[in-house]
Amino acid sequence: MNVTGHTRRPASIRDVATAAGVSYQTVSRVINGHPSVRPTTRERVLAAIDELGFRRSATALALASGRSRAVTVLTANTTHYGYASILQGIEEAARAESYAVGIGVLESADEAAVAAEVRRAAGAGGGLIVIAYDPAGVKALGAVPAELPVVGVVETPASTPDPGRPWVWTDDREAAYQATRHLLSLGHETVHYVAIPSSTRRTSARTSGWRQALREAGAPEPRPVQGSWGPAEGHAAGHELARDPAVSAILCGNDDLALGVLRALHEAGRSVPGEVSVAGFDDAPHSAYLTPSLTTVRLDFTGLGRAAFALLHGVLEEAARIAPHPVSVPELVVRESSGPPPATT
Amino acid sequence: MNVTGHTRRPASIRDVATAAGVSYQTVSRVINGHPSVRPTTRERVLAAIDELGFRRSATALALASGRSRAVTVLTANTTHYGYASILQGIEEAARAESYAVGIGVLESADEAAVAAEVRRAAGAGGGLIVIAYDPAGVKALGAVPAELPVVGVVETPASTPDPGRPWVWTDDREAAYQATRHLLSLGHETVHYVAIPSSTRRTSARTSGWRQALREAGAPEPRPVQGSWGPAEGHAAGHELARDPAVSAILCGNDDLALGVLRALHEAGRSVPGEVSVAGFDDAPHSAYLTPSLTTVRLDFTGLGRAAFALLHGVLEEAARIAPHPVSVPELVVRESSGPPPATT
DNA sequence: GGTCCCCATGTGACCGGTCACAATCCTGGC
DNA sequence: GCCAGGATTGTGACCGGTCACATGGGGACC
Repeated sequence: MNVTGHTRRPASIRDVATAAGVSYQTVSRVINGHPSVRPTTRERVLAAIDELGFRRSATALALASGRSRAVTVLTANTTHYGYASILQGIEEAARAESYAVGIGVLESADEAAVAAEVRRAAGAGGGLIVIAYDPAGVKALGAVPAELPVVGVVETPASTPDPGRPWVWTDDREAAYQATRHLLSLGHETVHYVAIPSSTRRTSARTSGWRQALREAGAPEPRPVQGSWGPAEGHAAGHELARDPAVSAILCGNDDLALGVLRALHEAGRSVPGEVSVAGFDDAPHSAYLTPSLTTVRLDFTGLGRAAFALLHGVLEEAARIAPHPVSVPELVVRESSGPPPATT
Repeated sequence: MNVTGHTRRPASIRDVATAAGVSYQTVSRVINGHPSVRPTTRERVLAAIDELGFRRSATALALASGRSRAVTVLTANTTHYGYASILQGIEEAARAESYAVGIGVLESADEAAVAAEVRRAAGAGGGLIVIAYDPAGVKALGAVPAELPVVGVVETPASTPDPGRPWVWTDDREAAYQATRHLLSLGHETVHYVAIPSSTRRTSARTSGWRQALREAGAPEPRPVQGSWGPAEGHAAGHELARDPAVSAILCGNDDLALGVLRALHEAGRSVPGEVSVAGFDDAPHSAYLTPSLTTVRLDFTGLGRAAFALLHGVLEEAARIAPHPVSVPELVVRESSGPPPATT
């Protein structure tokens, strides 16, 4: 058949129509599964579609119908475990509904840069999902024009949830609370905390869960050490904490920080969990294989991504509207890095 | 000013035209920076654009002009470090050229599922980048219709490179060669290898680089242990190797496998690097903080992603055409996990 | 046999841009 | 004062679909 070398224009519904001897509208009906098309006609059209290798242009569809069946995910990072997993969850859910998924990386938290990126994403049409775990993400979420359908993946829900722009989140407070109680229950006098940066000026959910557990137990409240996201910062924080012989339990804002802390303790010659217990957050894939393996709190990021998409889907299509949102339940995973404090002589 | 509650249709160039008292074509000229527009006119149009909050619809642009300025990345995974970094590199380069980036995950390597995913991606318009490090990716690359612009990120270039569908790759053979030579130079009799799955039936580049180094050194060639991608498989492979007292050096197909191997050796009571040396591949962010920190070969995945985009850009726009492709140079990073073999008594 | 309706199909306009070409304006040269 | 010709601007068609409505062809029913 058509094996001309040069790239030819892909077949349109009018080409198919001509080939099948019907009008373009009939072809449109066939692709959309409209009931009132005579079976013989449908057959002919399908044959023509097959022969010409016709594929409906998503672009034209979006333009003509308004519904674009696309989501753009705005995120500051694609390589960190948590972010990547959320993205994976979104993609999974989107694919099931045959939505296209776009990504935009917020490389800087600079006001203008963020605004530009939001504009780009908005131009793509369709809905938006903003991962607002960090300053760049939070700014982006704030910069989304009011008329755009958007769902935020946030650290903590603000006091006033807007029905038109829903949010999803995990119960970080509860997670930190559980982890801290676990460490306290092992007999530690108190638990130190290496924090991830808070996305907002307010105290992060993780910090407040940690603090609540300490208060309930009447334990002293040491000042949280401000970390960042990666192992390097955890390493620095760990060195600082290793100098204080009173420190016997450390909770870290994520598993990467915990990794750095473990390394620093090792370098300082303090054994884990013999002298110091360490717990992380997220249950990244490698955490189970560290030596010592890491006690951590597992969060369902993939599920979070799926939920975010489901909500957005509800905003975009009335029919798919769902309840404001199910919070996933964090799960404490106890491994080797936590144990009773050293016996005081 | 328009603060009517209901979502109103975004402004089109004709709305802007009316507001500015010019024709829609003039507006089009202004957005595209066409030279022959009188400054005063341009001014008026720009004012109208600003006032109406006009944003040019990417959809309409793509439909009317044919050029879609979009890339879709097909990949089997978004969470693994290598994949995620490539994606990040692609996004970075694409953003610089103001291209939109879409992703499609190949969840199964099943022929039909892969074909469906390719079709979806093709429907999005624009170019394709396929990460073909695994069976699903390889199948996807093969399933891309001939008329679609596509760039493959592959493990090893095949014998016959097609000028119309370029590839990028890292020099995995060289990387494995370097790592193996490093271990041999420390005095190990030979080096065992825990392999990542090969994307094709042929021997992988990493395997052949490893083998070449052994041959050149006249070292015995043990059978590679077939691993997979994650730490769990590395763990299993590590247990197996730990049973053989002759094993004193292990090269792993990636850092995740190496992590599992380290853990298995620890469990078996064999010290690293005292009794056994271990080296990985990729230099994942956590590898430097493991205990012992991991000797590995750093590969520039982000750069690979950028190169992939650059090539695709060249295919899509004549003007941006570039040379077939620069291979990034792998870099050996020696850390604690490798050292001389134990002294034989 | 005529009317009413539903089924199957076709026609024209439109979505928001671009492209090719026509029309108008302005300026310089003679 | 008139005409050529570049600078500006406008008009109509088109990209590949959808939507709203019009049209023709059978039964079913009276």
